[in-house]
Amino acid sequence: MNTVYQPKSIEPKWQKLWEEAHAFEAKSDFSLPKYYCLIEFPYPSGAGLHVGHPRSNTAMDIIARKRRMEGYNVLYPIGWDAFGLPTENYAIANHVAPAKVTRENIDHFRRQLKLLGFSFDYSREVNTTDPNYYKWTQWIFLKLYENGLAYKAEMPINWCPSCKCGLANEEVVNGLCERCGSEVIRKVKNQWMLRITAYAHSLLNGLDSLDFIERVKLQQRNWIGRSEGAEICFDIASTNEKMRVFTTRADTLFGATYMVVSPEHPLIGRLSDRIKNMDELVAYAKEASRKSDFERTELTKEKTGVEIKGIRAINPATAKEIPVWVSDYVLMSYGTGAIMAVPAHDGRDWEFAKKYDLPIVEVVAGGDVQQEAYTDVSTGTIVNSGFMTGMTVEEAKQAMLDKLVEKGLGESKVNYKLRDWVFSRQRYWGEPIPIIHCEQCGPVPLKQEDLPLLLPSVEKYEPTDSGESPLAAIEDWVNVTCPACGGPGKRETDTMPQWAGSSWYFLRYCDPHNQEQFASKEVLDYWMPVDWYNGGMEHTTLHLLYSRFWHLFLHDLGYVSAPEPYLKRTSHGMILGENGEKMSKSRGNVINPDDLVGEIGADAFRMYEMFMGAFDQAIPWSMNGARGCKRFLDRVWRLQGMLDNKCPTITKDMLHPIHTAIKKVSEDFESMKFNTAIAAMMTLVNTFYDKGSVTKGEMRLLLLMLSPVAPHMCEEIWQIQSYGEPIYLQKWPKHEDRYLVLQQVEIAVQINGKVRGRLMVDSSLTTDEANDLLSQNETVRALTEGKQIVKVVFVPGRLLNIVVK
RNA sequence: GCCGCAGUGGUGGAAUGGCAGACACGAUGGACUCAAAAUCCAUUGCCUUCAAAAGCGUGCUGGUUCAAGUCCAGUCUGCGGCACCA
Repeated sequence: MNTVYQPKSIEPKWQKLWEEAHAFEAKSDFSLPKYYCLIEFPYPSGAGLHVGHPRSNTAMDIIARKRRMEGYNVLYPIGWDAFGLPTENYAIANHVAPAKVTRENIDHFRRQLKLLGFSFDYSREVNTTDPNYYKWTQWIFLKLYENGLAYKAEMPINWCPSCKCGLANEEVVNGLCERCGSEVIRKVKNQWMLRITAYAHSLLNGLDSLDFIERVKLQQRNWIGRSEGAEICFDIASTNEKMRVFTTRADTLFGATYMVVSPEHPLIGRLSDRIKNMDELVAYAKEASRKSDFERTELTKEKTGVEIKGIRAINPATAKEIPVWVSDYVLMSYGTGAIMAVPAHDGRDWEFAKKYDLPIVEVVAGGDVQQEAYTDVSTGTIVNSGFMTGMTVEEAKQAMLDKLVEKGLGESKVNYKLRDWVFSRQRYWGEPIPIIHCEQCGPVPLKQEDLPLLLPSVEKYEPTDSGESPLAAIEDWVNVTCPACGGPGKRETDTMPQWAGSSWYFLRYCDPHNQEQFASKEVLDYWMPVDWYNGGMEHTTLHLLYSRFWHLFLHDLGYVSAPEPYLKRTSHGMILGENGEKMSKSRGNVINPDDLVGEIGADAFRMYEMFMGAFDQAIPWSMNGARGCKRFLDRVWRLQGMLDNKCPTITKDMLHPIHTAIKKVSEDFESMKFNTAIAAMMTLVNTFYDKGSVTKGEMRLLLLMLSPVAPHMCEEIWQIQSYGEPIYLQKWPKHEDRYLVLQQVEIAVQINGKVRGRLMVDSSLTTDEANDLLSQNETVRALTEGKQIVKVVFVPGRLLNIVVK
């Protein structure tokens, strides 16, 4: 008889047995009910597994293991998001091939994950850097291209001078490069773009029907930034030119006392003959374009601008001529690149008008517009506005819009903040973009049979100062014949961003070895959509949004049946160091998973990660807390010493504690309240210890409940005590309602809401019977002695509150 | 500036409007031991008190209610997201 719990020998044993039995491989029997659990596939960095990875992995492992026990055919896959800059930078620094580094890192990661006993289906591993995989990433890109959703454009992009690489908007954090922290500058480059804006509407509306945690929905909604308003046409006086503006406040049109256009606005060029201060405007535009986004945001306090001399616009409501200004606070990339300025009711316009002494005309009463802009839309009344005077803001918005439509001067309009996705990277370690540039034909896509376009081996991976990818230096790779006309062509040398491979990996898991298609429709129809996806909040406006976009697109082409890829999305909190700071090598507060498995074992490690606190919150690590979980598993193990191995039933007085625990654990696992689920099991074990014995039937239920959290130890005890077939083949226990209610319960007796006594009563006690206690029960009578009873409140099973004077 | 989330013991955290502090960590005392580790038992929100018993207590100020950590109004602090988006 094993008297000491030894995870070191138990854990490898079961990991081997599970692997040999193919225990966790998803079955290809499509008649079974399916469940698809997904975690974000890791980036196999050289640093190895972080304690943050197991948080998400264990949570979904618990769900996956529970689902299997509930009879589902479960897909819980794993793979490697292996393209990316850190690997490339490591390769450059150490003069090794990125492919080799990647291979080693993956092997290291896989070994570390296997130590933790996750029930991944390793037979379906995908690797984004495998040509058999990125062939299909390139194929999807070509589909986007064929459908006009991938295009090349000359435009200012976010450029990281340190990474020597363009970045997507989503990769710029506070004006700094998300990867290296360098200040991002604006650089005009010819870039591949994906038209994600074409899906702004679907990406927004799709959210409504999805079971995503609210903060994910909210963050995506804010990022997409839908805004409803009107586009209004202003005439330019004494010309045939018109200028359109977008506004959400059509009700304030009478108060528009000037206009502002962005420095890049095309009107300036078109009217250059009439403009008297062209030199000044050109100089201003040049200055503005030099500013990085960081500088532009830093300078928010003080607005700058130049009046366009020689042209005036006409306010369509007042028919008055108003000046037109240029300022870089108006962005060319949003709306029409021009605004009507209503200084009385917009903070920015107000600030600008004060600085340049422009007229401020109040059109919504309620504030003092000489002191500050009055922007409240809920209480003000329209004034100084002709036919709209006296209306509320909402009424006036509609009235003005109707008037504009009638006169052909405007229309209702929806704008989104979402921008198209910069898809080019001037780096080596990414998927080559399968396009050939031909002087005759322009960009020509590769034919499907020519995919994958392999990433060639190069001598040097260093990015170039010219802003071209290292691929540009390989002449015999770059110079090819045009597939369309046979003339000379050059390959595209930019590569795709890391987000490309991760935008569809969950589809490949369904059919990972398919050589003919990215995945067959039949298989996709069975497995998709993903039933439950857990991942980090940091991906909300990156991977999560991008992959929804690709999936919506593939749905439109008919390759996948459902529009949305993920039915449910949850998110885990970060694990911080013991000092409450973010874990990092430089802070010296990193916990190494391998060391931890060596000290307390994988089961205790898994359990602690689930027990340490609320799953969705950031929590500091506590080594003592982790040891506490090991101590609990020791206690469970030692229950074998008091086990009545002959008794298959449950002792009468244990029915209530056990069924309560089953209910609590089952429900809490589903709502990811793992900490309270584990607490319930600890309470149950404490009850066994208090009683001094446990029957085989009682132990059986405990092991079944605990097995998703601590699978190795539970399987071991299960085997030692001869329960039969392994736990992973067993059924998940169900509670029975009739055991949840106790015969007798202790209730609190309150006087004016303060607890003054306790009483054991029948749990079926009615309100009438409770009222009888007032005269019949000694305790209650003593408490109310000499007092006038005003009111009695009885809450069954809880308390009796007597209100007295 | 706007949007969201969170403030509960020494610590991590529990509490369908119904006995605040479950469960764990840590601490203190004790048992076992030559000793230590492990284990077991007891105590552990604050305060007054020999004790019995009472009072106070979920960031702060009010309100609703028989009853508020929970609901409402205001306010402070911390965290996260967005940010010249018209």
